[in-house]
Amino acid sequence: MPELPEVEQVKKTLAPYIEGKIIKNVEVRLAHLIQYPAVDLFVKKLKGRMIQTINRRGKYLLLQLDKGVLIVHLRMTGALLATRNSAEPPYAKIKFSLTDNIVMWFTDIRAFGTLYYVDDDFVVKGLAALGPEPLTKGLSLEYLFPLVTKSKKAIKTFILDQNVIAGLGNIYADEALAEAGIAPLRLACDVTRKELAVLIKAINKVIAQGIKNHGTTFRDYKDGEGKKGNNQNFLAVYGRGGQPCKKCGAILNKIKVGGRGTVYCPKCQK
DNA sequence: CTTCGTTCCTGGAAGC
DNA sequence: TGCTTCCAGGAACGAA
Repeated sequence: MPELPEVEQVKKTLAPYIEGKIIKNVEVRLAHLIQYPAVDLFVKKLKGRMIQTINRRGKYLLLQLDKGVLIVHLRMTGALLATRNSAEPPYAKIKFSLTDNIVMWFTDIRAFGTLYYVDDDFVVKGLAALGPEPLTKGLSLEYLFPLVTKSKKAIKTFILDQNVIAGLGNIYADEALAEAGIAPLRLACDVTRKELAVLIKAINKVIAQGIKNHGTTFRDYKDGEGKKGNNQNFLAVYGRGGQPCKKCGAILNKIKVGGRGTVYCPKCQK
């Protein structure tokens, strides 16, 4: 599942293929992926636009055009990749034909992905409401502690809220809590200021490591060139339920938190 | 207001 | 072996 580090890697790998290119044609094969505007307008308005830059905010990809912006969310199994030949990748749902014989494909197995083209006052609510990014000054103890004290959610559910912190998903949330030694079911309001400081450091650490390792390919994630990440080889808890903790050897527990599969060490995480 | 459950979707694994 | 059921989960949405 693409989270912040995966989307960042897509951005980096895609940029050299698409920046400066003009969108010659758009072929939408699954209409419901297009959230705004109507599909025919989406296609019509994108034709002839130049892609100036590609950026990331939370888990959103923002392709800044000479007019308007193409916004892409990969959700669970979406991928945006560029090819120089005509070979079509599996599960291709949208084909963007660019100048210089570049094709940018949006592929998606489960078709949860969402795309928008905005050149007016339309607001993508999820994007507009995003909290601060990990690895920035915005994610500070001064910002987060007042929110934590007011929340009765499980701490894991709390840090998964994109309005609180942008970019964490199920993998990095579990990894951050393991790194911080905090049990996922602890209520957010019961986390002390000192523990929260440790958690913020842990979030920054696991996100930075994910970026360094080009993302986590646990199942379907691939970058802008169709390549897998390496971070799955460095995970402490995610996907390791029933296996021994790498720190203490205790068997890692697997539970559900807010409907999400959650793995933690019952000994290291309190 | 907050929090929780449901929904969307497909492929692979697990279960009988 | 072969069929059925379950599970993976980001985020919008409606209900409590």
